[in-house]
Amino acid sequence: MASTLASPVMRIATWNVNSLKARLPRVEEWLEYAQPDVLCMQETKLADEQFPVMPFSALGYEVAFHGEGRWNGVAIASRVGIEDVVAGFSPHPEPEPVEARLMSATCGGVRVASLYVPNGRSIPSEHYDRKLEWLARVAGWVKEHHQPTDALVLCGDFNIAPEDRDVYDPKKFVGATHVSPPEREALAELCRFGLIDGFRQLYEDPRLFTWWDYRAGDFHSGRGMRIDLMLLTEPLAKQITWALVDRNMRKGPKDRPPSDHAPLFLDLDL
DNA sequence: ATGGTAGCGCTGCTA
Repeated sequence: MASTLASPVMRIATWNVNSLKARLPRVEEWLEYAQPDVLCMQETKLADEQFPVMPFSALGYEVAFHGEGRWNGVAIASRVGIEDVVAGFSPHPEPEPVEARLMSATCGGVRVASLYVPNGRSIPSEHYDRKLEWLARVAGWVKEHHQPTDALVLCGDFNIAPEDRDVYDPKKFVGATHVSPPEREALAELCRFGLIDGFRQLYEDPRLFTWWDYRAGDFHSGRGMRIDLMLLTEPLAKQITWALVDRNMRKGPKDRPPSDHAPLFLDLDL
C-alpha cells in the first residue's frame, strides 16, 4: 500500500536469522532502524502455522513464508507489496518431499527470491552431492522462469564463498565445502546467465564477511566468510547506489542474542 | 588434531 508514495529507492535485504523464533526481537529492532523495503530471511526454523505474522504487520510488512518446522525455512517480508508468491521451485506439488529452501515473490515490481543453499558438510559426502544437485536445480529454475533482462534478485545464504578473498584464511579451507571449485562453478553458472554479485560490484576489499562461527570468538577475531549474497540481473545491478553488511547485528547480549549471520542490504535507485 | 557455540527439543542433529 506504500508503493504509490514510496521513494524511488528500494532497499532490499537478506538475513539468515538462525531461528526466527529466537531472533524475532533482533529482526524487529533491525526493521525499525534499517527500514528495508524487502527482507528475505533464511533458517526461520518455523512451521507455517507458527509464523509471527502480527509483529511484521505491526511494522508495516506483509509476509510470505515457507517453512517445515525444525530446520530450514525461508520467508520474505515486504512493505511494497508481495504478489505471485511461489513456495519452492514450483507451485505444483513435488513428487517427493523437498526441504523448505526457496521461495519467490514480486515486491514493488522486482522478482525476489529467498534461498537457503544446503551446507554440504564435508567433501566427499552425500550432503555435498545434494548441495551441488540443489544448486543445479536453482540454475535450471532461473533459466526456465526468467530472462536476463527481467528485474530479478536472488537473495540468500548461498553457503559458498565466491573467491578466496571471501574467507578469512584460504589455507584453512583447503578441501572444505563453501570454497570447492564445483560450488564456485555453480555460482559462475548463475553469473553466465546474467546475474551479478551486487555487493562485490561496489566493494573490492577482502574480508567483507557476512557469517562468523559462534564458537571460539570467531566474530571478534575476524574469522568469517562472505556467503550471504544478492545476485541481480543487469538492469537491477546498474541501479545499485550502495550496499552494507550490518555487523552490529552480529553482536548482542545473552538476552537478545545475535544470529551467526549479519544482514546484508543494498539500495536500488529505481 | 580437536573443540569451541547456538538452536531445537529432549537426544542427538544441524550448522
